[in-house]
Amino acid sequence: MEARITDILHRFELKSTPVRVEVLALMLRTTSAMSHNAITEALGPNANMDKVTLYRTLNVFTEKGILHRIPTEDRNWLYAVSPDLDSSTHNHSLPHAHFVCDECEKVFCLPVNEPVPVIELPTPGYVMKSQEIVIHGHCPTCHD
Amino acid sequence: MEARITDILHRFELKSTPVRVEVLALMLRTTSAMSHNAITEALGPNANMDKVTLYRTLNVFTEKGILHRIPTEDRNWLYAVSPDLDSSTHNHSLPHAHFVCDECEKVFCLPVNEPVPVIELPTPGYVMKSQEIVIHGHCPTCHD
DNA sequence: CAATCATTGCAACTGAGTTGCAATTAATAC
DNA sequence: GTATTAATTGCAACTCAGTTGCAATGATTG
Repeated sequence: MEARITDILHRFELKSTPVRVEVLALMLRTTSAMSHNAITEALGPNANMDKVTLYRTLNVFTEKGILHRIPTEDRNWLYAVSPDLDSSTHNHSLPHAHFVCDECEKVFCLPVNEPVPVIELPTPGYVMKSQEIVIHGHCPTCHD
Repeated sequence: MEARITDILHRFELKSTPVRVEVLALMLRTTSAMSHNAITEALGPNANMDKVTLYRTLNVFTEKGILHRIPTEDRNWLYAVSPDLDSSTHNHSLPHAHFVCDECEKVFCLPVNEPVPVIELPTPGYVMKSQEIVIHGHCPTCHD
């Protein structure tokens, strides 16, 4: 497990440090996307990690494609493990949808199995490169 | 024209003030979504509008449903006139897509004519309330 | 045109995220 | 193991979008 994490870090050409191992381990065992704040709390006070270090770690992970970043309504960023972390291709543009629970405000990444239907662009001249789907609703924990 | 704007403001139970008329007039004649900064520049220095007043105006417009707000990758907000402003229903949940030009970073609101195809949620217990589509690509001005 | 309540402007604040720099540490080479 | 070197970490100070408090101004109603 620990070995797997070191392995991932090296695969993305990152040095394995305690900070990175701890953050990545947390992200891998989490189901919903997390903010910088949520990650700090989840790590606990004994982690004693500098907030700048955490920001930089999250930035590096995002640049390398280990994590991806979701902007929220309230000007924060949420981080989640890229759905294709274990595929050998590291293809960061795999289509996936984001489910936002309007109750607890958690964000879940959903794999999109069927091909996303193509939206027709009204004016000619628009060229589509990628497409993302955001779904709002309630998660299983927050029933209606 | 000026009359139409006052009319809209009153329809949404807002007093008609020079600030609001000016901002709404600008938003109505703009095609792409604009940031607070872009709006300030578009208004010009002679508008001499306090930045807080503009923020508050945009907030009120957003709460009332005259505008809607789009969070961007770089932690800003973009504002655009709601696509259903002139419909009598003021139905704010009309489905529409956002087209983000990766070149000039402008955001355009696209009406979605065909019903948005339903994504199947993998785990039972997820309840979908609404769905938004974000398309990345190039706008007509920024060809490839 | 007087009263009233919302709107405006200013200054100071908040909070997420960044930058610069010195101290530390992981990987590599010996 | 130990030395080397470049990357990582921690701290303090900063940036920048957006907010809050409060006094002054202004739009509507009678």
